[in-house]
Amino acid sequence: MRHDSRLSRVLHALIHMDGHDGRATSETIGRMLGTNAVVVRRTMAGLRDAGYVRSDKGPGGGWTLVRPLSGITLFDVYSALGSPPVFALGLAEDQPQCLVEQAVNATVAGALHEAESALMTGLKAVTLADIAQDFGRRLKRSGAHRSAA
Amino acid sequence: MRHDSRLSRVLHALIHMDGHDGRATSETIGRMLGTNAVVVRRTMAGLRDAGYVRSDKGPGGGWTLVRPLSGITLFDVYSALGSPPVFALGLAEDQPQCLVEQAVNATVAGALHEAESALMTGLKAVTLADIAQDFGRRLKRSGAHRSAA
DNA sequence: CATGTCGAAACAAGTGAAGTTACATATTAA
DNA sequence: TTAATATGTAACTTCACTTGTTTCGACATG
Repeated sequence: MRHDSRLSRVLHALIHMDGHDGRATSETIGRMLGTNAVVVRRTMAGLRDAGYVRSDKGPGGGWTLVRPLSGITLFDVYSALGSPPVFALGLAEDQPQCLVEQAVNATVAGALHEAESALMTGLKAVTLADIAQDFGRRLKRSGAHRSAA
Repeated sequence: MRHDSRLSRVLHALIHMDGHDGRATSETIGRMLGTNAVVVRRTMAGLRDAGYVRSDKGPGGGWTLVRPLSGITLFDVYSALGSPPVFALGLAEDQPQCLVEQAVNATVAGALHEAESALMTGLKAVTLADIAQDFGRRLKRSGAHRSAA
């Protein structure tokens, strides 16, 4: 695999669910995301455990947003996914004996840690409502283009 | 594989090569890093092409530092490796039709891009000489501990 | 020409996300 | 109670990618 796309997939799903009044089944969400219902359940499990969505079994069941989009930040979603590894870059060894490698690790880990902090700060600054608003702008613009054509 | 450790490995190797007067064979470096000579050649190839090290064939050959450690930043090394992907996190699709996904992608990509910039800034601020100096401090401290014991 | 060294191709191994299948469990409604 | 609809979950496969390994060829040294 090239990378972990669960964060962007879940965001995509949650914002669709907000527009989608009522429940959305894993099957429905899977079609939205171009993926499988089982993958959806697997990915959404963390968000259910964290209390952002609810899942109901049986006919008429499916997934429901429990909080408003404005009450969920990207960081919340990232955390609910289990805070998966951010970097594809890493150290060769965690507890090396070699003092040179220790010095290298300290430096590289420091740089990565700062970048990770920057990312987390960025994720905390954005709510799903912000993205939904951006979607609204895009929709408007797309409609304008269409009528202009 | 969990992640790409080439950056830290190469840094480790280069600093060892600085202490190591004269040439170091791929075999020697491989033993230092706890890896294989072929892996070393593969990884060092980019640094040779970028002009940071030289490789010589035949008896007495091997790898030589061409520039002083103070003239090489971590960013230089990262670039010489071909600027490998920084993040394990990514988008589901690059050119989505769905406007919701477009909005999600713009936001996530923006956050990642800012974090990447922060990382690159950090990598540019540190030279290999800085790491070597840190190694010197660690060596001194380790010697002090040993005589105190 | 024998030895040592890099260069490079080819292939296997290990890892982790994603896709898929199969079945258990729970809920709704007739 | 039964049939239909959903989720929950385990197991297996697939895919991409770094790393490890083997095996050559090219070339320099003495």
